[in-house]
Amino acid sequence: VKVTKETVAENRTHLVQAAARLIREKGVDGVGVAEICQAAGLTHGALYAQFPSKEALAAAAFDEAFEHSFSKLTASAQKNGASLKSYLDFLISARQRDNIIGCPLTASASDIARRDEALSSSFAEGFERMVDAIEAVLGRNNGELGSRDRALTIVAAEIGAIAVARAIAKSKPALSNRVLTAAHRVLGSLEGEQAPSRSAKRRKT
Amino acid sequence: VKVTKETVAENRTHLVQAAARLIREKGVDGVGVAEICQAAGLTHGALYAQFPSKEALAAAAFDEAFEHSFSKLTASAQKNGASLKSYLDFLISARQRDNIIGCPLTASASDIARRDEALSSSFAEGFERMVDAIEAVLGRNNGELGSRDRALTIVAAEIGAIAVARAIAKSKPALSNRVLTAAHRVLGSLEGEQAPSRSAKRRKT
DNA sequence: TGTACATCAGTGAACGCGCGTTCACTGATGTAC
DNA sequence: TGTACATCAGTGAACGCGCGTTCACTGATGTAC
Repeated sequence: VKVTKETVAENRTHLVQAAARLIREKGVDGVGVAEICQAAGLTHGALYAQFPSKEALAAAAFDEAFEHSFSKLTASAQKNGASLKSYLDFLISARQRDNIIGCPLTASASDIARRDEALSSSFAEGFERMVDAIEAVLGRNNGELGSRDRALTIVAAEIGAIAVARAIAKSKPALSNRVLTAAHRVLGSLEGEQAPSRSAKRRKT
Repeated sequence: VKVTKETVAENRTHLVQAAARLIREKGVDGVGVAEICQAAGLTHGALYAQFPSKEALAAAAFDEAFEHSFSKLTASAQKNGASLKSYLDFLISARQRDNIIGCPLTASASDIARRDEALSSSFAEGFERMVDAIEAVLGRNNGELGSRDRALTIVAAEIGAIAVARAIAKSKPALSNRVLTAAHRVLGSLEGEQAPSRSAKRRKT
Protein backbone atom coordinates (compact mmCIF):
# COMPACT_ATOMS: atom_id res chain seq x y z
CA VAL A 1 0.00 0.00 0.00
CA LYS A 2 1.63 3.18 -1.13
CA VAL A 3 1.29 6.11 1.29
CA THR A 4 1.89 9.84 1.07
CA LYS A 5 5.40 11.25 1.44
CA GLU A 6 4.31 12.80 4.69
CA THR A 7 3.23 9.43 6.04
CA VAL A 8 6.51 7.88 4.94
CA ALA A 9 8.41 10.48 6.94
CA GLU A 10 6.13 10.03 9.94
CA ASN A 11 6.53 6.27 9.83
CA ARG A 12 10.27 6.60 9.68
CA THR A 13 10.23 8.88 12.70
CA HIS A 14 7.99 6.52 14.64
CA LEU A 15 10.29 3.65 13.73
CA VAL A 16 13.40 5.45 14.93
CA GLN A 17 11.76 6.67 18.12
CA ALA A 18 10.36 3.25 18.96
CA ALA A 19 13.76 1.70 18.30
CA ALA A 20 15.48 4.32 20.47
CA ARG A 21 13.16 3.63 23.38
CA LEU A 22 13.17 -0.16 23.14
CA ILE A 23 16.91 -0.49 22.53
CA ARG A 24 17.62 1.78 25.47
CA GLU A 25 15.34 -0.43 27.55
CA LYS A 26 16.32 -3.90 26.40
CA GLY A 27 19.55 -3.56 24.47
CA VAL A 28 20.08 -4.04 20.73
CA ASP A 29 20.00 -7.82 21.03
CA GLY A 30 17.18 -7.76 23.56
CA VAL A 31 14.57 -6.37 21.20
CA GLY A 32 13.40 -7.79 17.87
CA VAL A 33 12.54 -5.95 14.67
CA ALA A 34 8.97 -7.24 14.91
CA GLU A 35 8.55 -5.63 18.32
CA ILE A 36 10.04 -2.35 17.19
CA CYS A 37 7.87 -2.19 14.07
CA GLN A 38 4.77 -3.10 16.03
CA ALA A 39 5.51 -0.32 18.51
CA ALA A 40 5.78 2.04 15.55
CA GLY A 41 2.42 0.84 14.21
CA LEU A 42 3.87 -1.07 11.28
CA THR A 43 4.51 -4.67 10.30
CA HIS A 44 8.04 -6.02 10.45
CA GLY A 45 8.52 -6.09 6.69
CA ALA A 46 8.13 -2.32 6.47
CA LEU A 47 11.46 -1.73 8.14
CA TYR A 48 13.41 -2.76 5.05
CA ALA A 49 11.84 -0.13 2.88
CA GLN A 50 13.55 2.46 5.10
CA PHE A 51 16.69 0.75 6.43
CA PRO A 52 18.97 -1.90 4.98
CA SER A 53 19.23 -3.78 8.28
CA LYS A 54 18.41 -3.79 11.96
CA GLU A 55 21.91 -2.53 12.76
CA ALA A 56 21.34 0.52 10.52
CA LEU A 57 18.11 1.26 12.37
CA ALA A 58 19.96 0.90 15.65
CA ALA A 59 22.54 3.47 14.55
CA ALA A 60 19.81 5.92 13.53
CA ALA A 61 18.02 5.28 16.81
CA PHE A 62 21.19 5.93 18.75
CA ASP A 63 21.77 9.27 17.01
CA GLU A 64 18.16 10.27 17.55
CA ALA A 65 18.23 9.32 21.23
CA PHE A 66 21.42 11.20 21.77
CA GLU A 67 20.13 14.33 20.06
CA HIS A 68 16.96 14.22 22.12
CA SER A 69 18.79 13.63 25.38
CA PHE A 70 21.41 16.27 24.72
CA SER A 71 18.88 18.96 23.93
CA LYS A 72 16.98 18.15 27.12
CA LEU A 73 20.20 18.32 29.08
CA THR A 74 21.28 21.72 27.80
CA ALA A 75 17.75 23.11 28.16
CA SER A 76 17.54 21.93 31.75
CA ALA A 77 21.03 23.12 32.61
CA GLN A 78 20.68 26.55 31.04
CA LYS A 79 17.39 27.12 32.81
CA ASN A 80 19.25 26.56 36.10
CA GLY A 81 22.30 28.66 35.35
CA ALA A 82 24.50 26.25 33.36
CA SER A 83 26.80 25.46 36.26
CA LEU A 84 28.45 22.11 36.84
CA LYS A 85 25.92 21.52 39.60
CA SER A 86 22.98 22.06 37.23
CA TYR A 87 24.42 19.49 34.83
CA LEU A 88 25.05 16.97 37.58
CA ASP A 89 21.55 17.51 38.98
CA PHE A 90 20.21 16.41 35.63
CA LEU A 91 22.69 13.63 34.84
CA ILE A 92 23.28 11.93 38.16
CA SER A 93 19.89 11.37 39.68
CA ALA A 94 17.43 8.61 40.46
CA ARG A 95 15.30 10.08 37.70
CA GLN A 96 18.07 9.56 35.15
CA ARG A 97 18.75 6.06 36.49
CA ASP A 98 15.11 5.00 36.19
CA ASN A 99 14.39 6.86 32.98
CA ILE A 100 13.49 4.57 30.13
CA ILE A 101 14.57 6.98 27.42
CA GLY A 102 17.57 8.43 29.20
CA CYS A 103 20.97 9.23 27.84
CA PRO A 104 22.10 6.57 25.37
CA LEU A 105 25.67 6.97 26.56
CA THR A 106 24.76 5.42 29.88
CA ALA A 107 22.42 2.83 28.44
CA SER A 108 24.80 1.03 26.18
CA ALA A 109 28.35 1.90 27.11
CA SER A 110 29.57 -1.68 27.49
CA ASP A 111 27.41 -2.84 24.58
CA ILE A 112 28.97 -0.51 22.03
CA ALA A 113 32.43 -2.04 22.26
CA ARG A 114 31.11 -5.27 20.74
CA ARG A 115 29.18 -3.73 17.84
CA ASP A 116 29.83 -2.02 14.51
CA GLU A 117 32.28 0.83 14.17
CA ALA A 118 29.34 3.02 13.10
CA LEU A 119 27.95 2.80 16.61
CA SER A 120 31.38 3.42 18.07
CA SER A 121 31.64 6.64 16.06
CA SER A 122 28.18 7.73 17.12
CA PHE A 123 29.05 7.09 20.72
CA ALA A 124 32.39 8.90 20.49
CA GLU A 125 30.77 11.94 18.93
CA GLY A 126 28.10 12.08 21.62
CA PHE A 127 30.68 11.63 24.31
CA GLU A 128 32.81 14.49 23.01
CA ARG A 129 29.84 16.84 22.76
CA MET A 130 29.01 16.06 26.36
CA VAL A 131 32.60 16.63 27.44
CA ASP A 132 32.66 19.98 25.62
CA ALA A 133 29.48 21.05 27.37
CA ILE A 134 30.85 20.13 30.79
CA GLU A 135 34.23 21.70 30.18
CA ALA A 136 32.55 24.98 29.26
CA VAL A 137 31.20 25.38 32.80
CA LEU A 138 34.36 24.33 34.64
CA GLY A 139 36.78 26.72 36.26
CA ARG A 140 40.21 26.78 34.70
CA ASN A 141 42.17 25.84 37.77
CA ASN A 142 41.84 22.99 40.18
CA GLY A 143 45.19 22.20 41.63
CA GLU A 144 47.21 20.87 38.72
CA LEU A 145 44.24 19.42 36.89
CA GLY A 146 43.31 20.95 33.56
CA SER A 147 39.66 21.54 32.71
CA ARG A 148 39.77 19.05 29.81
CA ASP A 149 40.98 16.22 32.00
CA ARG A 150 38.35 17.00 34.60
CA ALA A 151 35.58 17.21 32.00
CA LEU A 152 36.59 13.87 30.45
CA THR A 153 36.62 12.26 33.87
CA ILE A 154 33.31 13.75 34.95
CA VAL A 155 31.49 12.45 31.89
CA ALA A 156 33.12 9.00 32.10
CA ALA A 157 32.33 8.90 35.81
CA GLU A 158 28.73 9.93 35.22
CA ILE A 159 28.34 7.08 32.74
CA GLY A 160 29.88 4.64 35.21
CA ALA A 161 27.80 5.90 38.12
CA ILE A 162 24.52 5.53 36.24
CA ALA A 163 25.52 2.10 34.90
CA VAL A 164 26.45 0.90 38.38
CA ALA A 165 23.35 2.43 39.94
CA ARG A 166 21.19 0.64 37.39
CA ALA A 167 23.03 -2.66 37.74
CA ILE A 168 22.61 -2.83 41.51
CA ALA A 169 19.19 -1.18 41.77
CA LYS A 170 17.43 -4.55 41.83
CA SER A 171 19.53 -6.13 44.56
CA LYS A 172 20.75 -3.18 46.66
CA PRO A 173 18.58 -0.11 46.13
CA ALA A 174 20.08 1.77 49.08
CA LEU A 175 23.61 1.33 47.77
CA SER A 176 22.38 2.37 44.34
CA ASN A 177 21.14 5.66 45.76
CA ARG A 178 24.34 6.11 47.71
CA VAL A 179 26.42 5.75 44.55
CA LEU A 180 24.43 8.54 42.94
CA THR A 181 24.70 10.98 45.82
CA ALA A 182 28.40 10.20 46.30
CA ALA A 183 29.21 10.69 42.62
CA HIS A 184 27.16 13.87 42.50
CA ARG A 185 29.01 15.31 45.48
CA VAL A 186 32.52 14.20 44.54
CA LEU A 187 32.28 15.16 40.87
CA GLY A 188 30.84 18.50 41.93
CA SER A 189 34.03 19.15 43.84
CA LEU A 190 35.95 19.06 40.56
CA GLU A 191 34.40 22.29 39.35
CA GLY A 192 37.57 24.25 40.08
CA GLU A 193 38.12 27.92 40.71
CA GLN A 194 37.18 30.29 38.00
CA ALA A 195 40.18 32.19 36.77
CA PRO A 196 39.44 35.90 37.00
CA SER A 197 37.33 36.91 34.02
CA ARG A 198 38.53 39.71 31.76
CA SER A 199 35.94 42.15 33.06
CA ALA A 200 36.96 41.37 36.64
CA LYS A 201 40.61 41.94 35.76
CA ARG A 202 39.75 45.24 34.15
CA ARG A 203 37.91 46.35 37.27
CA LYS A 204 41.01 45.69 39.37
CA THR A 205 43.29 47.83 37.21
CA VAL B 1 30.33 -41.91 29.40
CA LYS B 2 30.82 -41.75 33.12
CA VAL B 3 34.06 -40.09 34.20
CA THR B 4 35.98 -39.87 37.46
CA LYS B 5 35.00 -37.31 40.10
CA GLU B 6 38.22 -35.51 39.41
CA THR B 7 37.39 -35.19 35.75
CA VAL B 8 33.93 -33.92 36.61
CA ALA B 9 35.44 -31.15 38.72
CA GLU B 10 37.97 -30.31 36.03
CA ASN B 11 35.29 -30.16 33.37
CA ARG B 12 33.22 -27.88 35.52
CA THR B 13 36.18 -25.58 36.02
CA HIS B 14 36.95 -25.52 32.31
CA LEU B 15 33.31 -24.75 31.61
CA VAL B 16 33.21 -21.84 34.03
CA GLN B 17 36.52 -20.43 32.86
CA ALA B 18 35.60 -20.69 29.19
CA ALA B 19 32.27 -19.01 29.94
CA ALA B 20 33.97 -16.24 31.90
CA ARG B 21 36.34 -15.50 29.05
CA LEU B 22 33.81 -15.68 26.25
CA ILE B 23 31.07 -13.77 28.06
CA ARG B 24 33.51 -11.02 28.96
CA GLU B 25 34.51 -10.90 25.31
CA LYS B 26 31.16 -11.16 23.57
CA GLY B 27 28.51 -10.59 26.21
CA VAL B 28 26.06 -13.13 27.60
CA ASP B 29 23.83 -12.96 24.53
CA GLY B 30 26.80 -12.83 22.18
CA VAL B 31 28.06 -16.30 22.92
CA GLY B 32 26.21 -19.61 22.62
CA VAL B 33 26.32 -22.61 24.92
CA ALA B 34 27.74 -24.71 22.10
CA GLU B 35 30.68 -22.35 21.72
CA ILE B 36 31.34 -22.27 25.45
CA CYS B 37 31.20 -26.05 25.79
CA GLN B 38 33.41 -26.52 22.76
CA ALA B 39 35.97 -24.14 24.25
CA ALA B 40 35.85 -26.24 27.41
CA GLY B 41 36.41 -29.43 25.39
CA LEU B 42 32.89 -30.76 25.83
CA THR B 43 29.75 -31.09 23.78
CA HIS B 44 26.86 -28.74 24.40
CA GLY B 45 24.68 -31.31 26.13
CA ALA B 46 27.20 -31.72 28.92
CA LEU B 47 26.43 -28.30 30.31
CA TYR B 48 23.10 -29.43 31.74
CA ALA B 49 24.65 -32.10 33.91
CA GLN B 50 26.38 -29.28 35.81
CA PHE B 51 24.09 -26.27 35.50
CA PRO B 52 20.33 -25.92 35.16
CA SER B 53 20.61 -23.24 32.50
CA LYS B 54 22.89 -20.93 30.57
CA GLU B 55 22.00 -18.08 32.91
CA ALA B 56 23.19 -20.15 35.90
CA LEU B 57 26.48 -20.80 34.14
CA ALA B 58 26.76 -17.09 33.42
CA ALA B 59 26.31 -16.30 37.12
CA ALA B 60 29.02 -18.82 38.10
CA ALA B 61 31.28 -17.44 35.38
CA PHE B 62 30.75 -13.94 36.67
CA ASP B 63 31.67 -14.92 40.24
CA GLU B 64 34.73 -16.79 39.02
CA ALA B 65 35.89 -13.90 36.84
CA PHE B 66 35.44 -11.48 39.66
CA GLU B 67 37.36 -13.61 42.11
CA HIS B 68 40.19 -14.02 39.66
CA SER B 69 40.33 -10.35 38.78
CA PHE B 70 40.12 -9.20 42.38
CA SER B 71 42.95 -11.41 43.54
CA LYS B 72 45.15 -10.17 40.70
CA LEU B 73 44.26 -6.61 41.61
CA THR B 74 45.15 -6.90 45.28
CA ALA B 75 48.31 -8.85 44.51
CA SER B 76 49.48 -6.22 42.05
CA ALA B 77 48.55 -3.33 44.31
CA GLN B 78 50.16 -4.77 47.44
CA LYS B 79 53.36 -5.46 45.55
CA ASN B 80 53.49 -1.77 44.69
CA GLY B 81 52.62 -0.42 48.12
CA ALA B 82 48.81 -0.55 48.13
CA SER B 83 48.37 3.14 47.48
CA LEU B 84 45.54 4.62 45.46
CA LYS B 85 48.01 5.16 42.64
CA SER B 86 48.96 1.47 42.58
CA TYR B 87 45.29 0.53 42.26
CA LEU B 88 44.67 3.05 39.52
CA ASP B 89 47.78 1.91 37.65
CA PHE B 90 46.25 -1.53 37.49
CA LEU B 91 42.62 -0.57 36.88
CA ILE B 92 42.81 2.37 34.51
CA SER B 93 45.23 1.39 31.80
CA ALA B 94 45.32 0.44 28.15
CA ARG B 95 46.17 -3.04 29.33
CA GLN B 96 42.95 -3.27 31.33
CA ARG B 97 40.96 -1.82 28.44
CA ASP B 98 42.33 -4.35 25.94
CA ASN B 99 42.38 -7.28 28.32
CA ILE B 100 40.07 -10.09 27.26
CA ILE B 101 39.61 -11.47 30.72
CA GLY B 102 39.60 -8.18 32.58
CA CYS B 103 37.43 -7.06 35.43
CA PRO B 104 33.85 -8.27 34.94
CA LEU B 105 32.58 -5.07 36.53
CA THR B 106 33.74 -3.09 33.54
CA ALA B 107 32.80 -5.69 30.96
CA SER B 108 29.12 -5.93 31.64
CA ALA B 109 28.00 -2.95 33.69
CA SER B 110 25.21 -1.89 31.35
CA ASP B 111 24.32 -5.52 30.59
CA ILE B 112 23.62 -6.47 34.18
CA ALA B 113 20.69 -4.10 34.61
CA ARG B 114 18.70 -6.11 32.08
CA ARG B 115 19.40 -9.56 33.48
CA ASP B 116 18.47 -11.74 36.47
CA GLU B 117 18.64 -10.47 40.01
CA ALA B 118 21.27 -13.15 40.70
CA LEU B 119 23.68 -11.32 38.42
CA SER B 120 22.73 -8.01 39.99
CA SER B 121 23.64 -9.40 43.43
CA SER B 122 26.93 -10.77 42.16
CA PHE B 123 27.75 -7.44 40.62
CA ALA B 124 26.78 -5.50 43.75
CA GLU B 125 28.93 -7.74 45.93
CA GLY B 126 31.93 -7.35 43.65
CA PHE B 127 31.40 -3.63 43.48
CA GLU B 128 31.30 -3.28 47.26
CA ARG B 129 34.46 -5.34 47.73
CA MET B 130 36.23 -3.11 45.27
CA VAL B 131 34.96 0.00 47.04
CA ASP B 132 36.16 -1.35 50.39
CA ALA B 133 39.61 -2.02 48.96
CA ILE B 134 39.87 1.48 47.54
CA GLU B 135 38.54 3.17 50.65
CA ALA B 136 41.20 1.39 52.74
CA VAL B 137 43.98 3.27 50.95
CA LEU B 138 42.32 6.69 50.95
CA GLY B 139 43.18 9.46 53.33
CA ARG B 140 40.40 10.44 55.69
CA ASN B 141 40.15 14.07 54.71
CA ASN B 142 39.73 15.70 51.37
CA GLY B 143 37.92 18.96 51.83
CA GLU B 144 34.43 17.99 52.95
CA LEU B 145 34.40 14.68 51.09
CA GLY B 146 34.29 11.51 53.17
CA SER B 147 36.43 8.56 52.16
CA ARG B 148 33.35 6.39 51.46
CA ASP B 149 31.92 8.85 48.98
CA ARG B 150 35.27 9.18 47.27
CA ALA B 151 35.79 5.40 47.09
CA LEU B 152 32.31 4.86 45.63
CA THR B 153 32.94 7.53 43.04
CA ILE B 154 36.39 6.25 42.14
CA VAL B 155 35.14 2.74 41.45
CA ALA B 156 32.09 3.93 39.51
CA ALA B 157 34.32 6.29 37.55
CA GLU B 158 36.82 3.56 36.82
CA ILE B 159 34.04 1.39 35.43
CA GLY B 160 32.79 4.27 33.31
CA ALA B 161 36.25 5.20 32.08
CA ILE B 162 37.06 1.67 30.94
CA ALA B 163 33.64 1.25 29.33
CA VAL B 164 34.02 4.52 27.46
CA ALA B 165 37.62 3.78 26.49
CA ARG B 166 36.52 0.43 25.06
CA ALA B 167 33.49 1.86 23.27
CA ILE B 168 35.47 4.52 21.42
CA ALA B 169 38.70 2.56 20.92
CA LYS B 170 37.63 1.48 17.41
CA SER B 171 36.72 4.92 16.13
CA LYS B 172 38.88 7.31 18.17
CA PRO B 173 41.88 5.53 19.70
CA ALA B 174 43.63 8.78 20.68
CA LEU B 175 40.59 10.00 22.59
CA SER B 176 40.31 6.57 24.17
CA ASN B 177 43.84 6.88 25.56
CA ARG B 178 43.16 10.41 26.68
CA VAL B 179 40.14 9.30 28.70
CA LEU B 180 42.32 6.79 30.52
CA THR B 181 45.10 9.20 31.38
CA ALA B 182 42.64 11.90 32.39
CA ALA B 183 40.66 9.58 34.66
CA HIS B 184 43.85 8.20 36.18
CA ARG B 185 45.11 11.67 36.99
CA VAL B 186 41.86 13.16 38.23
CA LEU B 187 40.81 10.18 40.33
CA GLY B 188 44.31 10.07 41.79
CA SER B 189 43.76 13.57 43.10
CA LEU B 190 40.94 12.27 45.29
CA GLU B 191 43.32 10.35 47.54
CA GLY B 192 43.05 12.93 50.31
CA GLU B 193 45.31 13.73 53.20
CA GLN B 194 45.98 11.04 55.72
CA ALA B 195 44.74 12.02 59.14
CA PRO B 196 47.57 11.68 61.67
CA SER B 197 47.90 8.06 62.75
CA ARG B 198 47.62 7.14 66.41
CA SER B 199 51.37 6.45 66.71
CA ALA B 200 52.14 9.84 65.18
CA LYS B 201 49.79 11.50 67.65
CA ARG B 202 51.46 9.71 70.54
CA ARG B 203 54.86 10.90 69.40
CA LYS B 204 53.66 14.50 69.54
CA THR B 205 52.47 14.30 73.16
C1' DT C 1 -9.26 19.74 -14.50
C1' DG C 2 -9.90 14.78 -15.47
C1' DT C 3 -8.10 10.13 -16.66
C1' DA C 4 -4.68 6.24 -17.06
C1' DC C 5 -1.12 4.10 -15.08
C1' DA C 6 3.67 3.48 -13.18
C1' DT C 7 5.52 3.74 -8.66
C1' DC C 8 6.71 1.95 -4.31
C1' DA C 9 5.68 1.95 1.05
C1' DG C 10 3.66 -1.32 3.39
C1' DT C 11 1.74 -6.28 4.08
C1' DG C 12 2.26 -10.78 5.85
C1' DA C 13 3.54 -15.51 4.72
C1' DA C 14 7.65 -17.89 4.23
C1' DC C 15 12.74 -18.55 4.39
C1' DG C 16 16.95 -20.42 6.58
C1' DC C 17 19.38 -20.24 10.68
C1' DG C 18 21.13 -20.60 15.24
C1' DC C 19 19.60 -20.58 19.62
C1' DG C 20 18.77 -23.01 24.49
C1' DT C 21 17.14 -27.12 25.97
C1' DT C 22 15.76 -32.14 26.01
C1' DC C 23 16.48 -36.99 25.91
C1' DA C 24 17.51 -41.79 24.67
C1' DC C 25 21.67 -43.72 24.80
C1' DT C 26 26.76 -44.92 26.04
C1' DG C 27 30.19 -46.86 28.77
C1' DA C 28 33.71 -46.05 32.40
C1' DT C 29 33.30 -45.39 37.28
C1' DG C 30 32.62 -46.65 41.79
C1' DT C 31 30.23 -49.60 44.89
C1' DA C 32 28.06 -53.80 46.91
C1' DC C 33 29.06 -58.37 47.78
C1' DT D 1 41.17 -58.95 45.99
C1' DG D 2 37.87 -60.13 42.32
C1' DT D 3 33.23 -59.86 40.12
C1' DA D 4 28.51 -57.98 38.99
C1' DC D 5 26.05 -54.14 38.26
C1' DA D 6 23.81 -49.59 39.34
C1' DT D 7 25.16 -44.94 38.55
C1' DC D 8 25.45 -40.86 35.98
C1' DA D 9 28.70 -37.42 33.26
C1' DG D 10 28.96 -36.95 28.78
C1' DT D 11 27.25 -37.64 23.73
C1' DG D 12 24.93 -35.96 19.81
C1' DA D 13 20.61 -36.03 17.28
C1' DA D 14 16.41 -33.78 17.66
C1' DC D 15 13.05 -30.37 19.55
C1' DG D 16 10.47 -26.01 19.29
C1' DC D 17 11.18 -21.31 18.93
C1' DG D 18 12.16 -16.69 17.63
C1' DC D 19 15.20 -14.29 15.08
C1' DG D 20 16.54 -11.10 10.81
C1' DT D 21 15.57 -11.02 6.26
C1' DT D 22 13.18 -11.87 1.71
C1' DC D 23 9.57 -11.52 -1.61
C1' DA D 24 5.26 -11.82 -4.27
C1' DC D 25 1.64 -9.07 -3.75
C1' DT D 26 -1.52 -4.86 -2.66
C1' DG D 27 -3.48 -0.58 -3.60
C1' DA D 28 -3.26 4.46 -2.75
C1' DT D 29 -0.21 7.96 -4.44
C1' DG D 30 1.54 11.02 -7.56
C1' DT D 31 2.59 11.88 -12.26
C1' DA D 32 2.19 12.01 -17.37
C1' DC D 33 -0.90 13.29 -20.73
